[in-house]
Amino acid sequence: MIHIKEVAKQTKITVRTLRYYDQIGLLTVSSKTEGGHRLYTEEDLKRLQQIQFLKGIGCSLKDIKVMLSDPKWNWSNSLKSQLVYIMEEQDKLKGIESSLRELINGIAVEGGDDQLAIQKLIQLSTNNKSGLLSYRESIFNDTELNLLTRVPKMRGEDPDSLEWIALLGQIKRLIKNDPASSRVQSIVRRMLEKQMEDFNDEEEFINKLWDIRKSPMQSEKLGLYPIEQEVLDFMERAYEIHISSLRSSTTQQGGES
Amino acid sequence: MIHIKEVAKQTKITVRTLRYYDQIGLLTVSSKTEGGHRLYTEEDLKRLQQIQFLKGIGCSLKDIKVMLSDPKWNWSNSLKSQLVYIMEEQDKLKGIESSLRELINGIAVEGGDDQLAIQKLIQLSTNNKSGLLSYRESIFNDTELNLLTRVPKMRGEDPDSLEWIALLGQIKRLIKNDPASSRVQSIVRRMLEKQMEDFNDEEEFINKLWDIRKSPMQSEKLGLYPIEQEVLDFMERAYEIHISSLRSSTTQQGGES
DNA sequence: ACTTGAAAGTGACGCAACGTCATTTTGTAT
DNA sequence: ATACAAAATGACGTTGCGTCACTTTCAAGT
Repeated sequence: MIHIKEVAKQTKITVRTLRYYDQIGLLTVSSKTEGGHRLYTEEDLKRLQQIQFLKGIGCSLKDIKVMLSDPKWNWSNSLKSQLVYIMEEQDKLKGIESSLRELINGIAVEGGDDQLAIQKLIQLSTNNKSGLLSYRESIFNDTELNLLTRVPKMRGEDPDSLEWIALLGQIKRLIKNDPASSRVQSIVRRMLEKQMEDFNDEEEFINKLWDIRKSPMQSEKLGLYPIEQEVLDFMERAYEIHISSLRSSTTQQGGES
Repeated sequence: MIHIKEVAKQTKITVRTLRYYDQIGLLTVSSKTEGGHRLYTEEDLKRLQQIQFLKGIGCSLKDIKVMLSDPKWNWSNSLKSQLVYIMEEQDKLKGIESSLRELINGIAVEGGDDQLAIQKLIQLSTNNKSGLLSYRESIFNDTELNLLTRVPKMRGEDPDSLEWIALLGQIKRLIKNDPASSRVQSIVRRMLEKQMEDFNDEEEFINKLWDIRKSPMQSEKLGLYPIEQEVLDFMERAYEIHISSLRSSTTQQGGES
């Protein structure tokens, strides 16, 4: 049970803000003195921390209120859309930044004739506007469509998708190396392991998918994350090396794992 | 001399906004009909374009008013300070972005237990503000501090961090299984492989880090993502099983990788 | 018990840049 | 002259508080 000023001191939130949160029902203070002075409990402080955190990642007070009041809130989704929003804002700012640099440089180039530089830039920016189009189609049977849902997605949040993305990222970084190197080979092995875990005996489907992958155009139509031809070729070479090394060790020892 | 609706059509500025600009004196319309309807000239349209452009690079209407009213305005200086402001905004957004990624990845690792992930992150972020750096420096020497930057981060978006997150998430999902099972063991092996790749021969550092990890309190002080004792114990058991199986196969064949 | 000064309370206005009614006038075609 | 579109004006809502202005309550000293 602490007074509002203490809370303000501890949380670095102003008294006005605390009263405002109370007013809009974001943090309804749990008890008051008979005179009406607000008294905050430890619970209230925890909620305040959550509010501060969520505000810090750019959530509006209204959203925070909804989030905290619903115990079954889908955090993952809202955080992702929040991330998308933040990324868009960054893109906007990047655009503004380049406009500004252009303008500043322009003024320098024009030797101080600010008006001229500005006129030029305004002309440029007003002409720049043009549009983009997109479209797609699909071709698969029902069984395969079902299997397709288990294919890792670039937008996935599950550990499996994440690991695929991570492995792919590493492959791309190692593309200048020898596909037979131990680092590359260990990644390929891990990929095959995961493939076995996720798709077990669906070899036919796997092969079909790989064929599609190898055609960038088809991959794009299917909404698969585009992988450069170079990377695909590299992966296939590494894969073949892995297979042949497996075969040679198998013929020598007849082992299995 | 065109009517307000025509102007709105041509400039894509709403009628309301045009009237508002007139009201605040940003664009005082040059002539009106006797009935009071606004009539815009070519001059007015040019000024409108300038206003739109300056608004586009993030200037406030108040600032624009000042800029356009002063024919000797120092554009270069104000644009530079505007650029500084824009860069600061971008930094803010980058900070928010990494917090969001941390939270999203955290939720993925916790396997959907949103509350737990959020609690952990809030704890981290509120503790972070204090003497994190000094604590780090008190524990590690310069070489180790350098190595520390290569430790995967929960907020990372690089493939390495993502794979660690993915592996950790999988471990958590498999915690009810036998630590000797092939799925668990293959993850442990992959973790060790990555450890070798990222830290090569820094065994001492690795051991030090693992000791810290095993102490939740120390981990928290260092800003490491909190992992439950249960999970840590499970990983250690799996790790020991892996080591002993390695030893037994080594003594039989005398191999190395 | 009484006084007093600090702290807490409750409105209410202001900010930026308009959107969105609601109501009244003006312009123009028939 | 009438009707209807378009324009004008006014006022409130939005976000997250800061900043008065004025009143009431708390806790301590006498």
